[in-house]
Amino acid sequence: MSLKKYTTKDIAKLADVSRGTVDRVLHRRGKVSEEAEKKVRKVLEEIDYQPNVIARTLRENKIIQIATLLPSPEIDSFWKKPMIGINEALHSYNTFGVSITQYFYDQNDKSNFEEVAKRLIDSKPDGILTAPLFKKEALVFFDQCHTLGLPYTTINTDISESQYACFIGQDLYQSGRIAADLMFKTQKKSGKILIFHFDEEISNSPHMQEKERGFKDYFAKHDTNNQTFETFNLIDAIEHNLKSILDNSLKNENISGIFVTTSKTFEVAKYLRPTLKTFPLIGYDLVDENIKNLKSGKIDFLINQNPKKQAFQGIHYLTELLVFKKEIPTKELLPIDIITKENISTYL
Amino acid sequence: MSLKKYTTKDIAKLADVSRGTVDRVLHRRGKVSEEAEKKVRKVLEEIDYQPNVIARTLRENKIIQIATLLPSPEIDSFWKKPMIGINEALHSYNTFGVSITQYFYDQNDKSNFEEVAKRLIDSKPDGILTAPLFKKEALVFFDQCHTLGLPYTTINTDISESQYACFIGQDLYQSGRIAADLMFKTQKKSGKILIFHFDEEISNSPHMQEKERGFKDYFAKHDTNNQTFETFNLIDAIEHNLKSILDNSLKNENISGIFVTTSKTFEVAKYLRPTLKTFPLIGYDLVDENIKNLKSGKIDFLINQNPKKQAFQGIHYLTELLVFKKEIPTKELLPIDIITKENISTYL
DNA sequence: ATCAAAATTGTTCACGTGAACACTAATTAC
DNA sequence: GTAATTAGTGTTCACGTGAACAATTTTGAT
Repeated sequence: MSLKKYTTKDIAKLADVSRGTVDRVLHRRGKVSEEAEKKVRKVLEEIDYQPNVIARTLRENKIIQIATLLPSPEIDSFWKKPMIGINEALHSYNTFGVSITQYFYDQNDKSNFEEVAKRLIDSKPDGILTAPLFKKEALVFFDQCHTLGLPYTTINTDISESQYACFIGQDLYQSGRIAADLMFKTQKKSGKILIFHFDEEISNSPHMQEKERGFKDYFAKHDTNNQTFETFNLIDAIEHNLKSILDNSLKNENISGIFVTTSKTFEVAKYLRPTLKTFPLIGYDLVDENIKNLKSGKIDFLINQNPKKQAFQGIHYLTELLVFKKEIPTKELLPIDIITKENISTYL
Repeated sequence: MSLKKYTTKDIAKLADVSRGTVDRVLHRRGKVSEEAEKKVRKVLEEIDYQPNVIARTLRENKIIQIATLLPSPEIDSFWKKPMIGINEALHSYNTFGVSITQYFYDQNDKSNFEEVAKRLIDSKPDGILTAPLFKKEALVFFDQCHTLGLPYTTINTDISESQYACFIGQDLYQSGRIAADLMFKTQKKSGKILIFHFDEEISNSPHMQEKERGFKDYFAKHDTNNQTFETFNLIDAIEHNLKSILDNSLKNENISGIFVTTSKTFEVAKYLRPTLKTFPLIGYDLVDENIKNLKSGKIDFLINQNPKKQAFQGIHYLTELLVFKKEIPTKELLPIDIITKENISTYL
């Protein structure tokens, strides 16, 4: 299967020089005569030299410091999941000298992000994993990283203007389409569909709008105008607004489905009685309260953004880059999982 | 985050013995006085010694031969997917000296399995990954492995009587329930549900019966006897049998859904016109022909057995065991993915 | 008590890499 | 012509492990 593994010693013998010279050529450390360089390069062209990562790692024998910068899970429990992925990755890679320090910021406080980001930079890590919810502030942060030559991978939020080493996330537009597909397949075919955005910060908007766009595009193609849509942006005072909106809609309108674009789906579920439910409720993310409502039947489908795997992959690729000096993709879109009360157990 | 990494040298110093003695204790190579052993063990209890895998791998510097034994993808294209997973795993682990040789057997020919298994054993691999479709023959094979001290991981088919190092697969009963849940949510609520088993070999039966059991159990709980079931076992002469069964059922009965327990779902789809379809068709596996029918709308849901990941994990665990000398679980059940025409693209 | 055998312990090498260091030959300065 | 500099080359060490090998101590036999 795999060919003979060449070592620098082999190359040295083939090129009739010393191992030192081979090494100088490989790492462009200069102090090599034109003639010797030519001989070595010739050999390198003929064989496919792959440096032995194991030996290199042993030789370097240093601890790679990775820092993570994510929203605090105490404010939004969605962010517990990435932590699990990070810990799994740590478990896999600490034998290769990877160490991880986690930093958290308040997702409702831009200045807190800046502050924590500064502390992170000051700790001089070798690589960074972050979920950059605040675009403007993140770009400043990324600029600093770039200046320092610090590689960073991002998850959850794609800030495509930045020069990240790799973004790991999902196609939000497509996830909206998936929600629509599920709703279309399970609903009665006329009535009004309610779409809820929950957001403490406007910075998330592009996210949710992409989902809504996918959702509506699907219906535009499949549904011949039997249904109408109404969108609600709930920024604050969730309790009060939501209750009155739902009370009103359920009483006066023929609701054929509800789509929530965030992990706050359970907030809507609160006000629904499963026995009276005649329309599907579809939302996002496997947070505890959503899972509870999924199992009880108030929520029909959840779309899994796979935050655990996103974080794992983010650390994975940083390791590939920093420890194994491998190339990594600049973008990886993860599968979009459909979760029901029957398959949820296999995802936990 | 991670504590100081102790080396055998550190232990030697702490226990006031030489590295050689420490090594003899660690590997139980004997020739150590009671007193010295006690000193070393004491230190080992106090610190958490984790041998440096990198150094060990470099030192051992040998190539681990893994052999895989799967049904030929030329006979059933389902088996293409595991090959992809195997190749991905090879790509990940060949830097650690893992090499893989793939063997294939004819899934309709037990004696061919025995023959190929013999060739595999003769090649003297260090570990084996297999999907053991034939129970009796597999048990003989596994016995040989056990005698030779050869670790093997199994995927797809759980032969729980065997002493595999690890089985990677899915909960078949639960996957049947998932299919039922999807059908229940999308169908009209009365009529007859057709269940199809496709199988060239009876050996697969337990598989399919588990799925059927999960499927029916779900309906027993959720459906108040509005629906009836009819099960078909199609062994041979698929073309002819199937067409007449479907023609007959569609003409004379009120069909409310079709559930196919194997990757041969597309065979049923062949005879359905999407425009006339008033009931859901649900089946298994992302083989090309199923994907085509999913996209065209003839198939509504596919359940993904994740053969690619199964194989990847199988190799992964063999590597953990053979290269990194880690402990591995004896069983891992993978998530059961629900696939529709809208999320299929994210899984390919 | 003396020597041989056995038991125990300590030292060294190899794995492949990367870089410091040591060495040789050629060039420059005076 | 000789010393000092520099360019180019080769050698050696460290990383941590595992095992062979060498050295030392203990035990047993006479």
